[in-house]
Amino acid sequence: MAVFKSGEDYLEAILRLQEKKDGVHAIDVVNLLGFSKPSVSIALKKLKDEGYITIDDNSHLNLTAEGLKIAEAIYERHKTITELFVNMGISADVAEDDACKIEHDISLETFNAIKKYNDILKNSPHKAN
Amino acid sequence: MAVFKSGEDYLEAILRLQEKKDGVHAIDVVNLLGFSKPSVSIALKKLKDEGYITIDDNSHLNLTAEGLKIAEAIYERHKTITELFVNMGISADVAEDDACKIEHDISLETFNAIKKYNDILKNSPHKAN
DNA sequence: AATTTCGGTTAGTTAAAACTAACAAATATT
DNA sequence: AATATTTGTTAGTTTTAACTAACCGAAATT
Repeated sequence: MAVFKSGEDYLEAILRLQEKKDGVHAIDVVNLLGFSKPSVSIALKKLKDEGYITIDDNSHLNLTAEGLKIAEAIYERHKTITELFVNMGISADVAEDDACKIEHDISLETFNAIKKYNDILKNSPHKAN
Repeated sequence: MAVFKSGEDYLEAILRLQEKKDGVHAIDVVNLLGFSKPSVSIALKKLKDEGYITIDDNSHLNLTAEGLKIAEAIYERHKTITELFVNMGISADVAEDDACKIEHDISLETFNAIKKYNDILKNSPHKAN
């Protein structure tokens, strides 16, 4: 069973939440992603059943090795795409939002090209900001 | 009723087909997009009911003013995003595929920024190809 | 101590968008 | 003329992923 788009979003959300605080709960995911409690509850249960996260007695969420791998991959895409957009002069907020929407869909080739491109732009007069 | 992602794809497909030949049929959309006949049939019926296309006695598909507006907008996004990717050194095939996937999701601000950026790149040493 | 709030789950629903199977009408082939 | 192919539709199913309503248990408040 592969992880679907929405699953990737949940895993990424857990990773981001863990960066800020220890002991991430389902309710934190609810607040971050803006979905209803039942939606999150069911999605997390599925991720648990498929072995991407664990939920301990205190309802703390943790990524398994497999889950972490996916979360980090998506998070990296998120940051890379956001960086490209910001370099192109798009406002940080919109860049984030749009990165969120497309981070699941872009091929590896395109992702790698964007990474390389960001490096080039770093020392370039073409940055729009 | 707004047009959903898939609806935008169908309208864009019709526009592209009309550029090449006159008298576009549902079967042409089937062959271009690779969906089953029933899927296309139902999607087109919905677009007809919502006033985005017409289907005449010969089963010829035509875009209404409203449908054309959407088709052209999406098609422009398609071409603009593809151009950006190709400028970044991504192969034409992959650039097209990825553009197809994200053309529906990107905000107007990001789209406009990409357009502007393509113009800059046109006369720039940073093109990767 | 009683009650409210919070966090989480279960059950059932909805929507978008694809699918297969089966069929009907029109066109083309033999 | 009989048959086969093409085109399109109808009916019913599936998947992903959200939703509301209702409930339960634990923690916090009054």
